Amino acid sequence: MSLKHAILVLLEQEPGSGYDLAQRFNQGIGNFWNASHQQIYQQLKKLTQESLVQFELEEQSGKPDRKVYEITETGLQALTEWMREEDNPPVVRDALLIKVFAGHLTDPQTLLAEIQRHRDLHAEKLAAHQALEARYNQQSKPKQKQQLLPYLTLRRGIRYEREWIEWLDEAQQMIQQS
Amino acid sequence: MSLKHAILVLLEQEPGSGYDLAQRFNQGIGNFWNASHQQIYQQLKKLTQESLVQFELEEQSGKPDRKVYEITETGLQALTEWMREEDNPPVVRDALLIKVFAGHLTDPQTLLAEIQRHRDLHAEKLAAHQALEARYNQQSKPKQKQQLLPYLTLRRGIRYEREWIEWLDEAQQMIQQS
DNA sequence: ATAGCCATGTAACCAGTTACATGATTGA
DNA sequence: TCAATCATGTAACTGGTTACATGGCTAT
Repeated sequence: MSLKHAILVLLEQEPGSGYDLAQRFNQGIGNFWNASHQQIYQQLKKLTQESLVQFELEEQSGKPDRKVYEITETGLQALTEWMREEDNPPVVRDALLIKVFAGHLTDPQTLLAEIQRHRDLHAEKLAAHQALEARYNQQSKPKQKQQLLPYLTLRRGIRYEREWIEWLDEAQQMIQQS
Repeated sequence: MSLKHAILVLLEQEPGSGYDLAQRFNQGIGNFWNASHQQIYQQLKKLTQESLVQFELEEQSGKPDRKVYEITETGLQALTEWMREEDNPPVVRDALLIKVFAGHLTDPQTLLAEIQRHRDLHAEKLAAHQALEARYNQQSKPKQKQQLLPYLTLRRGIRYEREWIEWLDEAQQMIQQS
């Protein structure tokens, strides 16, 4: 139920088209929420019907026209109400861990290769996050109020990826020794 | 697509009824995969049609009869093939982080309360994992081959919960100071 | 009495993925 | 010429959740 609210949050921050939102989900925000453009367009349609957002057509020559969405009063209200609701941590469903758990069904090399592959992926994300973090740090030495909260979500992303890498290294070592 | 394989792995380990599987998903395995009983029963039906599992009726008096499932030869083959496939890390979708990101839309107490609530939930899970870990450690001082892989998934669960708690504490502190 | 465990399922719904579709502009 | 970027969407499908249904046994 939260893609809806993720979109409202993004639009509250700054109006934009479906295309723009898709971009933003692929940057810093992708760290805690993700959505494909198909899903975004459908959701924007629904949100418009519910009057939680509205758009203005921005005509362009050559390219298709942009629909620039913004959050409405009603939308903002719905969003602040949602902020008071409780949400439980998402349940984990991770195929890699099934494979590790049942690793006796394959040879160690196959398992180790998949572990290495995941390590690379996590290292890549970590690097991207750290690049963003560097930008935060040079912008404002004493952390400003305004930026604190987004910064915290970035910190979470960094910790998350770092933790994965540490565990993957641990797992790799122990499997090799066995 | 992996609930299927999670179930096959569990049945490869030890045959059992849908009810049994639901239990197991709520214990150690719940750490990396989850499924409700409704989903399990449906999936078992499908797996039976595909001949990846088979069951024997175990009649009981008073209680409904148990269908005790086991993995078939075909099922085992499908499973070992799946072990060689690549799976990317799951995408993250976490409502709490949306709320932190957009925390300016509510008062700090509300945000801090939700953070504390999550901290409690994670601490609870961590304690459960650590209890399991203690059992591993007393069973076998020098880690046995057979148990290594399941143990690694448990380690992952412990690290994951611990990491969450650390971040939640960091977030709490920084929000209070601001 | 009441709650919780044992044991099975169906049906409706919602969220997310994959496949398909269009088409101009810009840079290598 | 080929790939990428800009910009929009529809349709079919799959995976997961919520609601509903049944019913005896056991322990407090």
